[in-house]
Amino acid sequence: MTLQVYNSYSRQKEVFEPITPGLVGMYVCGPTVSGESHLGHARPYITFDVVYRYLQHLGYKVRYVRNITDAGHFEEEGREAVDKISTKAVLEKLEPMELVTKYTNLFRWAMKQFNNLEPSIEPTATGHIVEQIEMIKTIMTEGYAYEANGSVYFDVKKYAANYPYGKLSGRVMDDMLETTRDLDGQEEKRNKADFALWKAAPPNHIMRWASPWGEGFPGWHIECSAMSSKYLGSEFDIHGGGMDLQFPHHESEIAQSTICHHGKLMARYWLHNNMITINGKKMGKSYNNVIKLTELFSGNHPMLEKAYHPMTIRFAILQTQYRSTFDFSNEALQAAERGLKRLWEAYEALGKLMEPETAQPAADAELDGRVRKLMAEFDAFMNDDFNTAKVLANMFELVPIINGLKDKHVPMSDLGPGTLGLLQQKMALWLETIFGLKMATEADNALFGGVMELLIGLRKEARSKKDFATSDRIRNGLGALGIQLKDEKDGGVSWGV
RNA sequence: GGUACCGUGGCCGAGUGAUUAGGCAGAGCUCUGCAAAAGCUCGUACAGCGGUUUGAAUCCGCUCGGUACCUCCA
Repeated sequence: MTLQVYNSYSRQKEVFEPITPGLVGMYVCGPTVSGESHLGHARPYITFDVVYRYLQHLGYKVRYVRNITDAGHFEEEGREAVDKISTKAVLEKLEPMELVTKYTNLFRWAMKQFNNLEPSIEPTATGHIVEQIEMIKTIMTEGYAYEANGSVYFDVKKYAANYPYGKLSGRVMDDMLETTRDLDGQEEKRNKADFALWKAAPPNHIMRWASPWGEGFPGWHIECSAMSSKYLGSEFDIHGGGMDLQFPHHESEIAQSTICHHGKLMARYWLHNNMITINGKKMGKSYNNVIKLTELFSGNHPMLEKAYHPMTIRFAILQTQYRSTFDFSNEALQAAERGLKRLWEAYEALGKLMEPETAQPAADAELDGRVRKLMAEFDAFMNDDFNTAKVLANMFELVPIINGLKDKHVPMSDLGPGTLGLLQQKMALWLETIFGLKMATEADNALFGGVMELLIGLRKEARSKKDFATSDRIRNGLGALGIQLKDEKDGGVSWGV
């Protein structure tokens, strides 16, 4: 059973084989920190966090590089070249670096809320200007870039004559060149399809660095080529990012890196997550339909009926295969919230179950077999291009069995020796280690737990005296505080927030 | 306009030739002082029209509808 991934480059599922056995290099395009992260950003970083975790689970030593884009891009190519970050900085009267730091910190905070592991390296574009300039120089030396008025452009037409430009994004070069004719304001470029490697900075531009071509700033795509090869080598295993980055960003990265590394394809496997949509439309600044992560967590947005816990979002994203769109709605998130609660409560109950002392063959061999099969399929589903949705579906099939064991509808003896232990181990592994789900509970707090024990004891006493007025007062009072008491079948009481 | 992709029960979503996906919501029942939770049972869906096939949500064609990329974008 081997891992298969859908490679956007070949448009098919392929067996995953790292270039160096045992080691995996993975580069994922990070955020542009010129503004606050929104729900759309949650998808790639949760998706690739699970990929990262799963690869490690498979025993690979993974170097996970995710950049922070903190140097400006062009607002709208074809019009005036505007550095996105410097424009915003003027509006907010902030230093560019101050702005970038603010949003970088906010981004990292959000990643922590989602319980995403930190990447091995999180390089910034501004920290790698030297490497980018070096790379541009190499491309010029190789004859695939030209200078015009202090800017440097990549010669796409020349590149396309020798290499398959457009293969990743399924673009036909001739079509792209044809649109050249009726385009204006692009005098500097030889062809419309050319893209900037270096942009001369206009006088009022705040972010600027000295270069062989004068003061300016790097083009959008060069940072990822420079940083990925610096930390992962000229050929590495996985390159990930959102589907919207396929063109032009990833296509251009490939072109730059191919020239610098003499024809080597920079990454073997190109993984692209699909978009999060809202009312069927991609969430994005240009659509004016973004929900920022801070708004999502606080519920402070006209479109939101309530606040959503980061784990609810993580769970909802994992319930969808990463290559499908996920259509956001309050209903969808609330469904995820309840589903996660049920799953997690079963998981916690599972941890408290004990296997019988004496090992006996399964009294219900069919059930025992089903439990084992459902668990075994976790790996198979995940190996099929990270189908987290199917793994979760299987977990939900285990929930009634676990709850049955807890309530003693299902006698423990129905399961064969070792099955319960395996189930406990597998659920912990998958839910927490691989899927990265984590539920902070007040039960972890010893002091609070003690207080709860006391209240539950008092209520129990009242109930035994049929003093339901008091028992209901305790339960309702706690309920008003958001703590729910549940009377269990065996006379015990459980509670949750 | 070009290039891809998608259209699954009230909602979200798996699924690429024959299986009940799964979740949420809804209905009934059981347990229970009541409640909540839990358990059991219930929906036979796959845009439309043709075709291929013993058999199609799944393959092919057409129609309709939608989305994404072609410009910054996760």
